[in-house]
Amino acid sequence: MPELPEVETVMRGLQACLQGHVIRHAGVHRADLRWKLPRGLAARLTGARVTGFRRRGKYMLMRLDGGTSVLIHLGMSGRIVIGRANAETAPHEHMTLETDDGCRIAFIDPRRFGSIDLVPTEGEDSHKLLAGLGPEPLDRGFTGRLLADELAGRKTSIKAALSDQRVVAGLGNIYVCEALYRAAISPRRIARTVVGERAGRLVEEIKKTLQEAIAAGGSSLRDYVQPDGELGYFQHAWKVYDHAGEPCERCPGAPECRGIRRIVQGGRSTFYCPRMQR
DNA sequence: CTTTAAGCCTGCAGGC
DNA sequence: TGCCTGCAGGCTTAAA
Repeated sequence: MPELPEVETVMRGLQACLQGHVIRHAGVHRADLRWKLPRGLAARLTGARVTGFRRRGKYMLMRLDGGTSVLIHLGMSGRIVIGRANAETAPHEHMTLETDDGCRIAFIDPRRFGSIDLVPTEGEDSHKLLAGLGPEPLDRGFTGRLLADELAGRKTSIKAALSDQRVVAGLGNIYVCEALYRAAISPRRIARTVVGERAGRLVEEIKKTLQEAIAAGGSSLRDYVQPDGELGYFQHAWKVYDHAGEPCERCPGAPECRGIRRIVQGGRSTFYCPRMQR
């Protein structure tokens, strides 16, 4: 559920309390996440100074002095909670860090779809999990033309294509649905037919949706909260996601508009307005 | 090459 | 109250 805006928010929270600080203690309490955590993770973290952060798609990279980066993915239910050093242990706390100034960072992930790995900072992007990722949607270089190139030859739906991290990195179910609604494109449209002005419009709406969501601290749904415990509030700005049966704001007074509909594509829920989205 | 399905995992909501 | 079932979905792997 953490998608690009949630990961960006979490990363900024980590940055605020970790950047420039030394990790005085690191504890790994459970190593069987999505994959087995790397041997020596706690040892590598203990005593290291955090020099910087970067996000790539839904992945966070925390750079340590000495040339190692920690690659973190929150999976479906991963959370970071920041507190003080004497805080109580919460359920599903798989890794904890304590800084030189008494900040305690807990990685919590009930479903354990998340992952943590170590990667040399030089060549971070060659890591197996990052190597195949598509362009960053908020980069200047992510244009309608580039997206249309990515979609060329794809016979699957635009919904499935945008959810594919090799096409564009960082979108998940919620933001794909919202961006397609804003761009008035049907999620059922064949991906390779999204070209020209339509692709340009879609890129514009993807960027705007993500930027607004980041500004709102992400969307809080079930597990997700910001590292300081605050709720994100972009879920109040959703126009279609989880709004099945409600009227479509874009079809005011149109009698043939039956409102927001939920369909299943590739086993996932899609929400859209069949009248307005083409 | 692209596309599809299964499996991983736990918490929660809804039905009875 | 409590049990059962289905759903949530990012990602990889294997198969078509």
